[in-house]
Amino acid sequence: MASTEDTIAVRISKELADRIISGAIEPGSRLRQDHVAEEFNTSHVPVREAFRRLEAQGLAISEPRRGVRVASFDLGEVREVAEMRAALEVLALRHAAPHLTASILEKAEEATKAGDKSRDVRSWEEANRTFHRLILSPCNMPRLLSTIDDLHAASARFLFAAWRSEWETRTDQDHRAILSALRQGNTESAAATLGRHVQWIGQKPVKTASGKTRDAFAIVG
Amino acid sequence: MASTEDTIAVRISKELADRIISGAIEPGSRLRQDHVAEEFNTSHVPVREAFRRLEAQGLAISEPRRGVRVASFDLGEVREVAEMRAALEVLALRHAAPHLTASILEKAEEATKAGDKSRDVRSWEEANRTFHRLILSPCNMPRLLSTIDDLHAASARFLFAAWRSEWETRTDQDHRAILSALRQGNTESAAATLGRHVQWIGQKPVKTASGKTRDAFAIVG
DNA sequence: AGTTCAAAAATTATCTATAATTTCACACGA
DNA sequence: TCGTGTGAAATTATAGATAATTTTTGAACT
Repeated sequence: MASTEDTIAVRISKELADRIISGAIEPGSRLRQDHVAEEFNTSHVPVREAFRRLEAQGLAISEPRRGVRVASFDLGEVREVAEMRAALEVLALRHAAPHLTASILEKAEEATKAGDKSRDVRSWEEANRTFHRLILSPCNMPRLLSTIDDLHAASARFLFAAWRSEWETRTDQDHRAILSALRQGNTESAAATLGRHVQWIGQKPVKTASGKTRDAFAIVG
Repeated sequence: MASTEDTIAVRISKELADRIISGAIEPGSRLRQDHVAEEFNTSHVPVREAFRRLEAQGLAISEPRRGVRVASFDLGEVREVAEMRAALEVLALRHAAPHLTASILEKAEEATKAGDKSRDVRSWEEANRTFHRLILSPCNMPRLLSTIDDLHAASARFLFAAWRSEWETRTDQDHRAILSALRQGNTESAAATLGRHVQWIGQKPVKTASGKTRDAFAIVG
């Protein structure tokens, strides 16, 4: 693991990001710098820097003098992230397509299979993210890719909030259609499918803290 | 000015961002925390937080233990930003269009006129940014808008690097075409024009530090 | 019971000090 | 001349201490 090379602030921000995404920390809850510092056995200076990174990723909200809290989200933000992903992933795919090799498409197919076999959301999400990253990375546009990464983090958060425990296996036809179009060199068809794919918003009833049930929404692609 | 309400870190990051964008600090040059701290009469703790913000905006690059330097850029990044802006501004405009009022379009027209009258790049850039912000803000998608803001900052930087001094007045036909389409309720036509508009990359010979001339590129829209 | 206010506690933001690492200059040897 | 190593200086990263602000608590009052 490369975390030894990272600065403490980076290590903390990664760990906190993971907890926020997985839902281990509730949306809206406060992040107290001294508590975090104590947990990680550091002073609060690197903790504050970690907070700034989380803020930039949209995972936390900071108000001056009033601390940092985990960002909360609603259906509107799910839609927003879905549309941004559609726009940017389509752009990335158009640029990546000319550089895609048979070997990359092979790995992407394996990722799809791994997703189909996943018994829990977490491993499904990982396989899904791998698929998207594989076919988009060759675009060689670092700023675009890092923006997409942040959007994937947000997506994962929505997903885990809705499908924390129950998860039923389903085969991803979209991924297969995208791969097939790419193999045939039909970039536009692949891009169109991808654009639709990441805008598909799933819906699921979940129990709230107060015991009632409401609908949760998430991007399932 | 609301800067009194901001935290020191925010004040510093805004000021440094301004200098980086305007070209007052050279791309690639180091930002030394103690020097900045001394200049702003603070300790380096808020300075480090400011650095994290600049990093997130893509204006600075930080390497662990090796400090922070102003991000450098090349034609590839100009193109990347232009394409991202095209994708995201078109998305924003589609959502904003239904909420645009005659009053907003009127202000946007004034901004266009102000741009046409500008004698220097800086005021042209400000007018241009105002135009884009006016017609996009009503989309009510905060994450999207803040990503677009960061891209505009990058665009401005490219622009100032190329047109630092000489700037010739030119009337912006694209802006007028966009406004006219919006007034007629023809959102798709407006979006298409906007998408082309922000991808128009201008070219200009500039003198390098070594006295030679090379071509500089920038987004002019 | 509900409000209001003030003091106490907790928390954020910043400063000063220290440890760890990197950069730089300069000498030395191939 | 060029590379290479070594020590000093500069710089980054973190810790510990302090000031300023916000939140909480609880008592007095309506």
